[in-house]
Amino acid sequence: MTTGDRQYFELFNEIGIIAQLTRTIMETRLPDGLTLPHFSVVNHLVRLGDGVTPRALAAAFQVPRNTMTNTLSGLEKRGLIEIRPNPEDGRSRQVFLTAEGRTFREQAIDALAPDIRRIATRIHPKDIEAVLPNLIRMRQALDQIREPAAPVSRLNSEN
Amino acid sequence: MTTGDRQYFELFNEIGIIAQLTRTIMETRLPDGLTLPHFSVVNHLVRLGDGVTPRALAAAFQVPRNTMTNTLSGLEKRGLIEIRPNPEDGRSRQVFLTAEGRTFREQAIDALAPDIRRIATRIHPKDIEAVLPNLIRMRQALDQIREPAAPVSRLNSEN
DNA sequence: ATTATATAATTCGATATCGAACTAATGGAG
DNA sequence: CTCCATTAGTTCGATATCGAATTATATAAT
Repeated sequence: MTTGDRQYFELFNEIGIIAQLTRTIMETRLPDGLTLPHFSVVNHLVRLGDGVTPRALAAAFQVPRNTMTNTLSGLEKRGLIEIRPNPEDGRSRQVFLTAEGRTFREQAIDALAPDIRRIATRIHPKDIEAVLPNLIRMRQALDQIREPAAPVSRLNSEN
Repeated sequence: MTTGDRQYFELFNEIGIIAQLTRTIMETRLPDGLTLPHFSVVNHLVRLGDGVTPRALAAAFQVPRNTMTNTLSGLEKRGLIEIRPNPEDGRSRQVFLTAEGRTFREQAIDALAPDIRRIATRIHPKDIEAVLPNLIRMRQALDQIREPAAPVSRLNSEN
């Protein structure tokens, strides 16, 4: 391993730990059996619009399709989304938010507000501005590098 | 949600996706049943020294102790580490690398080198320098924020 | 029209992860 | 010394995740 390579390992190591820490923080605030992927999907649907296919969601979050199947069935079982057949493609389906799904998102965000405020005392918005554009470019670069060549994921996080 | 809060969600969202992408990339290069946590633990032991307790490893990687128990037993079953009783504390144990564990790390790093090189064509080292110190500070801040007050984790990533 | 290939989603089996409860050992208070 | 709270580690049950195979539909080739 060259010294240059080492920096990449360190970067991904830090990012992995931050991801894990924030995941844990968020999941302690979510109701009972709901996980971060559950919230993330609902949040995505609110922000970017519903009616999308499970395939598109799986691509947006970079998970296998069967993983998204599982996440969606959890949301459906709790009445936070509805899944209907896609009138334009018999193989496909469309995911829609329910009213309960929207209020779930509101309440989850409210429940997280104190954590965000606590984090904000230590991580200032200008620090975020300093790294966010760079991270977005990194995410896009990693996305394009994936071997199977399925560059669909820019749907996520509004870019 | 205020506009300020929104930035935090976006930051953690990007970080989560990058973590997932890099995890997937790395796991496709690792042998059979070995995962990123397996590699990370071995890498940690090589870089910072072995003989540490499972507790310290769990703290370093921010996972529950039983998760680390599981990761370590996977490594032990494959002969990459040895776990011996701690002579200084009858409750505790010590984790040591085997020769196989060290060569496993070497080979894994070699197997990842082409990916790193491919990533390096799109993410330049100076981009990493631009974000890494900030990310380290964020990780430390999030670490200190955790409610149960167990500030043990600076063991990881050499700080 | 028929066949072949590709795509969307799901099912299945194996492993990872986590919270909670449990066991064993430590160390301090009296 | 005895008790009791604390700590290290594990076990257990439930859920998440993933790769591989499967089903159903769509699209292309002839």
